[in-house]
Amino acid sequence: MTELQLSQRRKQVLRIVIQEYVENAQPVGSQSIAKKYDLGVSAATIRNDLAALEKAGLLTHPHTSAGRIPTDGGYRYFVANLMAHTDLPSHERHMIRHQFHQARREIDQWLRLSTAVLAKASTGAALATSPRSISSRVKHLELIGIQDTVVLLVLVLATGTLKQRLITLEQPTFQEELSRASNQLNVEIAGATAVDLPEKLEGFTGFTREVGELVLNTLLQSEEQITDRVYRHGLAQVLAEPEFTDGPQVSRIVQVFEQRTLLQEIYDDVMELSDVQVMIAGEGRFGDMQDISLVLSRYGVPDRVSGLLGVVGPMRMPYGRTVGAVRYVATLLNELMHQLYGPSR
Amino acid sequence: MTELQLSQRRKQVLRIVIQEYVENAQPVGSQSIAKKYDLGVSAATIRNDLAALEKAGLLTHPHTSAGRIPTDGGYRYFVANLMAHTDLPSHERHMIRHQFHQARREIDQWLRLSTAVLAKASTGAALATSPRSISSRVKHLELIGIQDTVVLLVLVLATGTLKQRLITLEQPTFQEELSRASNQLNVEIAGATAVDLPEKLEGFTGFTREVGELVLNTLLQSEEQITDRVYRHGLAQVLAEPEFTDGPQVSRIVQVFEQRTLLQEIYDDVMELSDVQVMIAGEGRFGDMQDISLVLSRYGVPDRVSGLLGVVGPMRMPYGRTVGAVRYVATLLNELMHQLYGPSR
DNA sequence: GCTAGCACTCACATCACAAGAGTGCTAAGG
DNA sequence: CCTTAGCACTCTTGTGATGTGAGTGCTAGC
Repeated sequence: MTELQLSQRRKQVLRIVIQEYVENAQPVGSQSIAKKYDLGVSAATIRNDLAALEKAGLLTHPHTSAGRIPTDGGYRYFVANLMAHTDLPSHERHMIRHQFHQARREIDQWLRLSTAVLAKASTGAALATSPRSISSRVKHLELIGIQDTVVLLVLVLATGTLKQRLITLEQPTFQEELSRASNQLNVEIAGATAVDLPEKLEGFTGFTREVGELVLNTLLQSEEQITDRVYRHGLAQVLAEPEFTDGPQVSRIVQVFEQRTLLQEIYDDVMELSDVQVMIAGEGRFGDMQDISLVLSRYGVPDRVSGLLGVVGPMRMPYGRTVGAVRYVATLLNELMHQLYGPSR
Repeated sequence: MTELQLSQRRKQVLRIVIQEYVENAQPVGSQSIAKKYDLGVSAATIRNDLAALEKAGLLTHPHTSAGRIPTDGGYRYFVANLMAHTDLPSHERHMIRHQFHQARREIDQWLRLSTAVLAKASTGAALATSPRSISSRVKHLELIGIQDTVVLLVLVLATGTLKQRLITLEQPTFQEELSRASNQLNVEIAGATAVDLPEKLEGFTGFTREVGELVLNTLLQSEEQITDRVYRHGLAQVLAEPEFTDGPQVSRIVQVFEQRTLLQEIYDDVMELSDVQVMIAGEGRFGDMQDISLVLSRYGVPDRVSGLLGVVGPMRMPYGRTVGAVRYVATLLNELMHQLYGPSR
């Protein structure tokens, strides 16, 4: 990313073009800028500026006689250097906070609410992943007979997350036996992580051992993948935006919104940085994301649990507001989960 | 619904119009029918038949000089009287069955797979709800301290379903105390349903009582609502259909697909009948479902658990095939869940 | 009840034409 | 070197006229 030197006025012009275009979805021309904004110069001068900004790769025009629209590079420059970091207005913040405190105190509810709130506060579609535990500790396990040969393994992690697995047995087993096995295991493996566990399992054999292995397996898996859910909200809204009138565009954004794999790929990137991240048109690193932007943030409690939260929308997006909204909701979730899980170790 | 008397040939003509229109999404005219299908009569005769079918409300034409397209009534007549009940081809059935047996033996996986399979086998978008227990019996409960004043209530129902609730206490409580409370409750309320439970709770006071109430509350709620998840798959595919090129159409179908409330409303209808149900353009009873059809089925184990499964797509849909697919997947799920939960009581 | 013939109706594509917005360039002035 | 005014040029967009073709509805005859 080369450092671009732009005069104060040209920055201003770029800001105006983006602002107007985001608002009206129409190419913006030199005259309308000159008329609406008092920059102290004439339309001709602005025309020169526009030409310069185009040469710098920040703007284009769809055809010769149309106004300018921002390129992906233009948006990136804007987000990096020009964007006003607008927080959500305080009454909105209060309303959101209120909604969260009204919800049942459960992560599922919070995330559902988060996506609803984000979709409402932005022009995009919101999505969130259920949190992934980082080096999960086993808190408790329980074996419950469901049918003659079917047993449910319930695993409670230190974070309060539940994991369940079904086990099919060779032969019917009494609940007493199951309880005995789970008690044995509980004593031994409470507090264990995926690292400690293999060692602790060494004493066990037979069925008990098998269950232990399954626990290990489950732990490992819960650290590796976005195992659980992806919450989504507000697709209809984003599809109403004018850029999504033709077929290919629609299928692109629906795919970005629906596919888990993409989130899986992006996950690590977002986890690295603590602040909200803006990803414009895939940043050249991700698939076919022409004209689509993501505004994403990590949430959770450091070193314990973390998930992904954000908005997907058209490139023509009110970034200031959207970033503010994502940041606010993420902060709120952090707070709530902090209360639940306590401070990081 | 008045019983319509149609001559054999007119039924045939209606069938052809629907078949052709479903395939090509183009109005179909008398000549093309006469040329392509050998009905032993001329185009003029077919023209008369078309006019009669239109008078009967089964067909329309978009403008004077266009061919005919089916009305919602036409599709209904077709589905009720004319449709060939085509099962899925056997190699597809085998492939699907194979996929199910490869999946982990968990309801979550099954439903995810079901929607994927259905979306692939139909031209619509698939959706499924996680199963709802019918008069759930409590199998086991567990109280687990997460933080000083935060306790997780884990409730295992007889069907193997897990329910979780967070409880916030006034003051820190030791795990021993929690265990004592849960043991007491377990002895008393194991096997209870929402009906029995209030009576059994009478002996308890204080914290234990509170937990008991929460259990009751959770039970009731799990019987009333589609509490948990809605699985969805294949929206992109259905949006690629030619009827969804303009804005309002898109937002309609996306809303039908996304909104939980609609499923909630339809749920009871579908539960009543055991076979696959086809709902064309909302059947006049549901909201704004112009040009949208649903093909839905119940799945589960009678009297124990049941959920909803189906496809949402354009009215112009290959009903025979879609019904076959939904029926097959539902049957498969029934089988699997039967294995898991055993025969109905 | 079926068929042939024929006039009629629209949607749709094509073309021409005008209007308008916006640019790019040049030349002159601070 | 930056700014400005002027002007020709380009290209989209909208409108109206026109022709074509698919498909219908109707009538008369078999």
